[in-house]
Amino acid sequence: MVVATETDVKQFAQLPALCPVFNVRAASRLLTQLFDDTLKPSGLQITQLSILVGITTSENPTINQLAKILIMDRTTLTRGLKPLEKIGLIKIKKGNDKRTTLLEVTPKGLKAMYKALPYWKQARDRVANQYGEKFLDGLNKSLASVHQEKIS
Amino acid sequence: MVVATETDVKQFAQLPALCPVFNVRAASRLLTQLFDDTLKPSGLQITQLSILVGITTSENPTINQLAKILIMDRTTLTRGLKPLEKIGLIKIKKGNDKRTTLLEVTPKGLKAMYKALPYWKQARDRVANQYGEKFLDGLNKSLASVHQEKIS
DNA sequence: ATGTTATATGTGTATATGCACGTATTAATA
DNA sequence: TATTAATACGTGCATATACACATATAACAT
Repeated sequence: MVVATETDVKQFAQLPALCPVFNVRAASRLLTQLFDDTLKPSGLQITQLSILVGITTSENPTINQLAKILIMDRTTLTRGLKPLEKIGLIKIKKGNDKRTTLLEVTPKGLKAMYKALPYWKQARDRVANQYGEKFLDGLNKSLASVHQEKIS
Repeated sequence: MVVATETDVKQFAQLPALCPVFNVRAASRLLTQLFDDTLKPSGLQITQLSILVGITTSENPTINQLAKILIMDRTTLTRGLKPLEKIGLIKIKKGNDKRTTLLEVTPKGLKAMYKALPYWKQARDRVANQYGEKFLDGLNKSLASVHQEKIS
């Protein structure tokens, strides 16, 4: 029946508390849910807003460039673009270098971004009120440093 | 062509740095890749190891109980259990209360956990060396507090 | 005992994630 | 110029994520 001994349990019991992945994934899920919930009236999810912001601030990037900016896998991004194109928030077209794909936010997309902005602020405030501005600031900087330093 | 004005860009350019979700998701992706890569020789992914540890330390929990322990959605967990059952690392069976489903790590599963443990430590050390023990400790505590406090 | 409510779970759907593999186009080189 | 290497990208596959909806079982109230 039960295979794990007391020793086994002790051996493993501390893992979650010490595991950065466990913690970061859990936090990721919770914060994503909070933001998506708050953003709901805007019709955008936080990941979609991120993509739109990424395209806007980098001025018609290629998929590879945007993936680098958003610190995400190229193939994950490719698939995330589809729904945005489908509802007309972005345009996807071939570049002069025919290997490349250029991305562009449509006027409708820009409108959606502006509509989402206050909800984004609201979600952020909700987190700040819950944990304090200082905490939020520290967390942001800690996390940012994770992907700023190159992991060897 | 281009729809976003200078003003638009400025308006949105700071979002990523201020967005806890953007940062936490990026960090989640990077750390998950690092751990999965390091864990590869063990045949387990970090999410699978988490599930096995969760079951072991909570002694034959139901799906709902385990979902709470792992701070994840019940339905996500349900699907994550399938592969583990398939390769014989866990057993899934009905409880006395026939609404419930009880989970149990098999001897093979326990063996897999022990095999994975040194790789997990290695991955954790890799992160600690990169960012420092203090940083890791702070991050862990910060993130843990996110899911310890109930978000209202 | 029966109708109602609460609890535990599964499934459809849509998106997220990334590795492995394959293709097309461009650049570099012999 | 023919060949090779490098670059940019798409797709198959497996797993991750969670909301909405549906079902089964237990607990409770009348």
